[in-house]
Amino acid sequence: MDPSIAQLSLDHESRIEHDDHQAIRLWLRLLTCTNLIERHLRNRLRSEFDITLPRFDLMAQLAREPEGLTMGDLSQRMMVSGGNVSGIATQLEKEGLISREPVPGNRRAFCVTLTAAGHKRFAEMATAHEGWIVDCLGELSDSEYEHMMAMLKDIKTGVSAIKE
Amino acid sequence: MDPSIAQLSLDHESRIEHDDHQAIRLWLRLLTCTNLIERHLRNRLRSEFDITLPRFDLMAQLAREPEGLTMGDLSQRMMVSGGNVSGIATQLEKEGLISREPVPGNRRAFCVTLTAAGHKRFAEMATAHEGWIVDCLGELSDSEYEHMMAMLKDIKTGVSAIKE
DNA sequence: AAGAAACATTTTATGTTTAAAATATCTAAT
DNA sequence: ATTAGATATTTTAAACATAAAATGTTTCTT
Repeated sequence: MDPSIAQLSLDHESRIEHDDHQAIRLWLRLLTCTNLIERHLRNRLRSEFDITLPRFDLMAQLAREPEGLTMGDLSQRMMVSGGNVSGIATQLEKEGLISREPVPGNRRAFCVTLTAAGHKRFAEMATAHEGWIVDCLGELSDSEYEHMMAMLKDIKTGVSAIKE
Repeated sequence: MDPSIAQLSLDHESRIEHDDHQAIRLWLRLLTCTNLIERHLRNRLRSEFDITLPRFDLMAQLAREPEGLTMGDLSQRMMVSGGNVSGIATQLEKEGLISREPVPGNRRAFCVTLTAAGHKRFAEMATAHEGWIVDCLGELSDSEYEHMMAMLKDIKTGVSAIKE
């Protein structure tokens, strides 16, 4: 409203008040950082390869499993719902980047694999993708990297324990 | 596919291969942690207060601005598109938690404020919300907290600089 | 005063995401 | 053999998210 209340940092951290708990500040900064990087990757995937992040993520899971994965496997590994995977896979199949074939012994399941075109396409994207991440995070020293990995691991196991 | 390939950690980090760059590992762990916490908060807001995270975020922005904010202000502070804010505000208005009133001197803008019901409701939610975050991140020591904040700040400014 | 440009918001089209219902298949116990 | 229950996937409905077009308002330039 009042233009004199100019904010230097207009993001989630603008939610912070003076007396907020340490943990809140850390959470909002963590969220801001992750969102910034995720948005950056999303934009570059879109502008340079005309693909969305969820589609790239699905292909990344398949790229390391030449045998293929079922829809359920993909759902677990991507940590998203089955219905979600279903929609994303439909798109990728339409574009000829993945194929869904019935599993011989189990007519409920599908085996999802990258097509030849999918492998080729993913290889190009993965190289660029890795570069973008190094651009974002490569400035940290080895010791900072180790420390950060350790703290995040603790947080990860802690939070997983909460979620009963 | 092969059930003998049991994964202990089925999440974004399952994408990691042996020779991946440090930065990729850090990014995937950062993403996993943030997603875990965000999902936790989202679930609890849903189950205990029947509200979504975006709606809570919008109310949080208004809670600290008694004068109110315009739609554009909200869009900037929440770092989401204007069309998005428009939809969320419509829902909150329907529930009587916020009000959108014309600004006297400027017929283009709306001044969005929490209603009395909105203030009351938000106060209850904010207390619980803070507790959940402390549950997730409160285990870190003061020095770990400081270190993490400093590293994230560097990352944040670095990434912001990249985005042309 | 007229027209151009910038601004604030909403609408539209497309895509992601979840939970829950629906469909189909498989397994195991009776 | 039947049937109950578990499993794998898709469909549906509702919410969220973006970009781009549309609408209306304000401001600037001439």
